[in-house]
Amino acid sequence: MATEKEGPSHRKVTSVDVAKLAGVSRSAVSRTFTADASVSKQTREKVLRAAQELGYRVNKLASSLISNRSDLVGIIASNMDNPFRAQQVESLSRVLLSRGLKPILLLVEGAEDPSQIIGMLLEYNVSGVIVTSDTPPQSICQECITLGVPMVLVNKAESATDVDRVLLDNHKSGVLAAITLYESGAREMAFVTTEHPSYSLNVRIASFIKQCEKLGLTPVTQLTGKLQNYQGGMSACGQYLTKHRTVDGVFCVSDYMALGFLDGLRLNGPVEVPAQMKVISCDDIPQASWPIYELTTIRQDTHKLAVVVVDVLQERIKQPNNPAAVKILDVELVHRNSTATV
Amino acid sequence: MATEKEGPSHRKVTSVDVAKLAGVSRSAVSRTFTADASVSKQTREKVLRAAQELGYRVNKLASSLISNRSDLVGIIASNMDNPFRAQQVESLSRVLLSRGLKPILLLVEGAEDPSQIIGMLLEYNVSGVIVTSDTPPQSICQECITLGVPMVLVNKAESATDVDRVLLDNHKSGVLAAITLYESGAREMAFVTTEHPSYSLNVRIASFIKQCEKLGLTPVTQLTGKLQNYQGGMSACGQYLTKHRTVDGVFCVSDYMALGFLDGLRLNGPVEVPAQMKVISCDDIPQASWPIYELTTIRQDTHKLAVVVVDVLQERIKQPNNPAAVKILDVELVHRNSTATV
DNA sequence: CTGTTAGCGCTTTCAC
DNA sequence: GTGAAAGCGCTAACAG
Repeated sequence: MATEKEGPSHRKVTSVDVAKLAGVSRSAVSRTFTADASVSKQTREKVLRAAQELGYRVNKLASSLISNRSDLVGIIASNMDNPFRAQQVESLSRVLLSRGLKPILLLVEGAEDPSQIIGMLLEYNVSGVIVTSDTPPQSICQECITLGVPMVLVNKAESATDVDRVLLDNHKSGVLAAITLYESGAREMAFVTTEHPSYSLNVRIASFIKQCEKLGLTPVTQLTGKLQNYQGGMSACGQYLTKHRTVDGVFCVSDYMALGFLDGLRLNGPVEVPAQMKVISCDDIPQASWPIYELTTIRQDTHKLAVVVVDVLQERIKQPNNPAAVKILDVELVHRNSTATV
Repeated sequence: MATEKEGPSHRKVTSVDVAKLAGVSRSAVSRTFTADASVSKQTREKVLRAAQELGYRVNKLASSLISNRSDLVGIIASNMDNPFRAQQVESLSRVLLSRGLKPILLLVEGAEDPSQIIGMLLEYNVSGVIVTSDTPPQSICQECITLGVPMVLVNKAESATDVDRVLLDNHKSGVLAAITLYESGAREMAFVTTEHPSYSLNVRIASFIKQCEKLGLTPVTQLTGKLQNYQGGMSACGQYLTKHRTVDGVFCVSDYMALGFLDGLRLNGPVEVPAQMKVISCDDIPQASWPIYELTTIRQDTHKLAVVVVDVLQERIKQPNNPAAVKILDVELVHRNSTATV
């Protein structure tokens, strides 16, 4: 029922309709809408005109059935409350769309059942998967790899199997943080991290500590928040206030934590920044530049990151059997008031 | 090339393979994986076992080709820097996934070319579209409607054509804001909005003003930021500080703006909150509860919202010809320090 | 309840 | 460069 006179404008204009109107074959229509076609300009124009008139659109579902290219890309993400994460998802979505790929957004939380996620990806024959989640169920990655689904890990450790990865220069971040704090006058260092830090956070910290040692600034105090968020930063600040008041330079693994740390200083101290305490962190989320924070940070440009991630993914799609690529993106120090010399 | 011995585990297990192994027909396999099937328990088990063994998964692309149900849902969003927006997208994504629908995330910015977006939605035969963007290109909505694509607008004005909408109780928000400010002792009212407010923001303000009039609190001062964000709130604060110092109660159309307003008071005043000034706004983003802000706000629960939105969408998918539904969701006052009586 | 028979709309050899 | 034919993997009628 309801095929003849249901809606104002009929759906379901097929390539046959266009072919008929244009006076060509379905193949010609198909070719017109295929990137690397081989159609005469004449036919192409006839087809386009007819398509326009009928409001024809290629049915990607049907085409991907045979071409095996769905152009759907799964984004596996989590913790969108962290502005950096939200920005990252936004950037990825934009870049994918600009390349003709369509992002399917899959939010996963730690303990969630990953088999559902995998199922979905496979059912839709996704062209690729991008994993930005801190704690991506290993099983997802593993299965994607064994099934030959192109995948890119963002800022994650290498896994058992070789797989494409794009990393921010976490090592440089740690080094830069130590140097910047030192140059701003801090001499007793601490860092703020979480109980279950991800790979990238650990690298930042290891490099930070090592650089502190090189600078002769030991020991380096560890302040730990439960989660990698505002509350975590604030509770780490509590540890500083109660047990480590001699510290005068702090490296937070992320801006999100740093905001909590700074507010802890302000509310529970007050400890003046940068007069009594220098603070630096990583990401450069919008809040870092807010005048209330003026947080010195090591920028990780989410747009640039997204561009590289999608580049790598598309390369992998084109060349499924190439060896795994690892790209390291540069980061950039953004000087603000929290490490100003007074 | 590369079909025989390419990967470790072969892809492309089809229903035929499963049928063969299970000793049944392809239809039996299909029925086993269809929700409202009609299969004997025996066959079902045989099929499931065979499927398990082969690692079979339904190819949704193929199935949607004939069933016309892709289970893909477009989310049209923007301004993910606003934490409320990010949270909204996250909630929608989660709820969709929990119902077996897959969110395609489409970020659009005001002036972007909408025809591309429409094209995408149509090419993938999306089961529905959810529009949360403040400024959704009208053309997208219009075309979806004429093409009969189920669509739900979130917190948007009614358009020319009838279409499902889910609204937060913006009227109540405005009224509640006025009353709360009044009860906290404020007597000279202002509101903070943007140069191009969306429909929902306008309703909030209209109701706020009307309620202020009822309370005998006129005139009501308008403070305007350029954009609906932190910076906008802060620049609105500038107007208060320079031209309207007698105001003692402010209603911000969103928490995001309120944060900027509060920081403006703190940095450029300082004006004490709540002693000299009461502030209230809408959303209840995580930041509102941060101890540095303690912002009284009118909560709009994004999860509840998402549930209702998806309910409406699924109902529309089931009953395409029902009259358009309009649901209004309740909002809830969250009292915090910014309207405390001193 | 089950199998058989037709396609869904498209791309892609393959001759011409 | 173009058309005819052959499916991609699946579901939905239809008999049995």
